[in-house]
Amino acid sequence: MTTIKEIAQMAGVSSATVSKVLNGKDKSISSATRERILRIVEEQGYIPNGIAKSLRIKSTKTFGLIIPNVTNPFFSELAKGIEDASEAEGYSLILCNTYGKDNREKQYLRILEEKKVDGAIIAASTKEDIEVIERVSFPIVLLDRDIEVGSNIGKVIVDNEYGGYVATKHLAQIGCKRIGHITSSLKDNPSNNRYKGMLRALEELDLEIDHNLYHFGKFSIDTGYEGALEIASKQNIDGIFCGNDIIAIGAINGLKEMGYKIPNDIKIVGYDDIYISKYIDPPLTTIRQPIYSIGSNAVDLLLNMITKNGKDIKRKLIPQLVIRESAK
Amino acid sequence: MTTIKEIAQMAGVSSATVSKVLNGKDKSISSATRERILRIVEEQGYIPNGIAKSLRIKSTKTFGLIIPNVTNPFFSELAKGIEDASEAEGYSLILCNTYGKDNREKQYLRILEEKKVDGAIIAASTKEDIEVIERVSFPIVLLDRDIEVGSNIGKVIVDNEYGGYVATKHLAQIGCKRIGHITSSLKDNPSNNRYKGMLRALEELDLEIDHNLYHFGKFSIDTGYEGALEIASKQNIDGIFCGNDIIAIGAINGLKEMGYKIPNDIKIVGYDDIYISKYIDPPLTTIRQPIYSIGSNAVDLLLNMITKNGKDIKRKLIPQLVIRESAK
DNA sequence: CTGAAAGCGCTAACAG
DNA sequence: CTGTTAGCGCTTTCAG
Repeated sequence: MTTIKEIAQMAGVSSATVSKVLNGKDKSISSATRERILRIVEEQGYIPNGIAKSLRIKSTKTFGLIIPNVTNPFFSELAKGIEDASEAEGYSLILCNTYGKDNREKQYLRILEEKKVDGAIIAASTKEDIEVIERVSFPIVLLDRDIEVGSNIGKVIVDNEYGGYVATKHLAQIGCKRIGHITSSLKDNPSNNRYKGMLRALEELDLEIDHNLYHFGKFSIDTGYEGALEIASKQNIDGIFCGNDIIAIGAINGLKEMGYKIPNDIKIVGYDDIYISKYIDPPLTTIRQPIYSIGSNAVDLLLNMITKNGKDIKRKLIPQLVIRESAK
Repeated sequence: MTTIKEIAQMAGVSSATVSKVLNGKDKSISSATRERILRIVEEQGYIPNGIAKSLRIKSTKTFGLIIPNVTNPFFSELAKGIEDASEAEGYSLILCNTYGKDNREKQYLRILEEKKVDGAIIAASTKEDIEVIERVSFPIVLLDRDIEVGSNIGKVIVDNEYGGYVATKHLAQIGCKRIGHITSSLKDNPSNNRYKGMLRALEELDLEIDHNLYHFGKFSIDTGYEGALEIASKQNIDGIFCGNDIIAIGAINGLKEMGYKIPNDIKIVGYDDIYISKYIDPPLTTIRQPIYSIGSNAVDLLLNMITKNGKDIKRKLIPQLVIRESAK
């Protein structure tokens, strides 16, 4: 492996000089030597050892990304947004899938500490492992987790309460009277807030709040399917607000199997506006999360926290109703 | 930041001793000192600096994963499989999205060299940038790219020719006479082989090969949609073999819009068997790729190449027909 | 304009 | 059973 020392020898200079040239700190290097060095670097195909550099400068130009599961379209789109934004700033991304298991989150945090990442972005864990997160030695940005935490932790949140409110109000406006709800556990922060938003809308509109119309499971197709069967078989409903699009897809499947027509018999609103939602049958009315923007805001906050040690530590984004066939 | 030296001081030993204990090379350390060290490590919440360690041992316990786009369900499932397998072996994963741009692949390779990853897994780029790949200093496993390369490059391939053959034969067996095909560019290795498999089946069955029935674009929903419109509007077809499930979803959308009934009028076979394929309407008949197995095989090969310097450098997997409503 | 020297935090002989 | 020493490849004063 070629080292900076070898390059220096070939150029007849010291490694300090090569280092300066390579890092653009070469205001005081004669252009003759600069050119000579650059030529040799080129010829030799020299690639600096980033590990040695990191050890010295105490920065790895790497972030960690902790999410439940890349396989979930919402998180894969998020990962993409974050990777893009990071890459644009010269940072790489270490991918960590927790599958919602608390101890995996802890393990990954430990690994990221050893790897000396410059920061991490964490999206969702059911359990509030805040003590662990607060002890970590690098800046962290939390996604969609609107809770009180130490001041060294950034937050990007999308107004889930508002999203739930808008979704429900839309269903009511197009004529629904008995609105069901299928979502993940209420221990899950985003679910909880969307649920609250729904309740607020219901109260405001003077619609009945019937807990038999609500089904709680996971953010999965299966939960959507099972929830739909359960609610629709026992109750008389004309609309369902689903906690995310994946659940909505499962619910639509279940309802179709039972012979219901969407949207004629039952109208469906999802949440997230993932990529496929406009391609399913019928195209899904949903609450669009500004996924890409969540990602870039998260990276931006992280950068702020790293460099400027800023106290601009929280961003709030607004979701948006997208009306398609499933509820119009 | 606590260092190994500080821990050593507190324990009244040398850092060498602490290092041995921490790395399980402590056969010759008295259990008294071992315990004392471990206790102090615990008390101090000491976390070793992995960068310093990596510099010394010349291994980062990190792999790179280069894919076109995590947002594509096939790749997100692949990423998950690879992350799982890597994590199980104590390796982290750096995620790299190329969006199919050749220069991004090159850039990422460069970054991974600087970051001194222990290996990388590369899934697909249209252009064969093999020269670049062959110059890289760490072991690489190529996915789904059955081309001749240097002996320091591993390969995991799924028999795409066979997959295309099986898909086409199935369509013929259930009565299709005029079979269309929508896929990405034939410069794309997997597409090309699936296409060849289709042609082989067609010849074998003595079915007409009409190039007006074939549409080439990208592995995207839009290509599926446009391809379906184009082929079905001008030609009389009764079946379409789609290069992947995403394309199939787009095609089904287009065909429905044109008033065709699936599978009654036109039968559809996809490729990949991504997560949602069984939930779309109608559920998709497709060629299932052993995605998870691709991931674990890739990691396994990489490990082989790293440790055993083995010449077991190629794995071939077989895809499998999954019959659902869209073509049965 | 350039170089010598120190040191980032760790591990691996080797010596005792 | 434990410590000394050297050094991984780089950057950064500081001196010249």
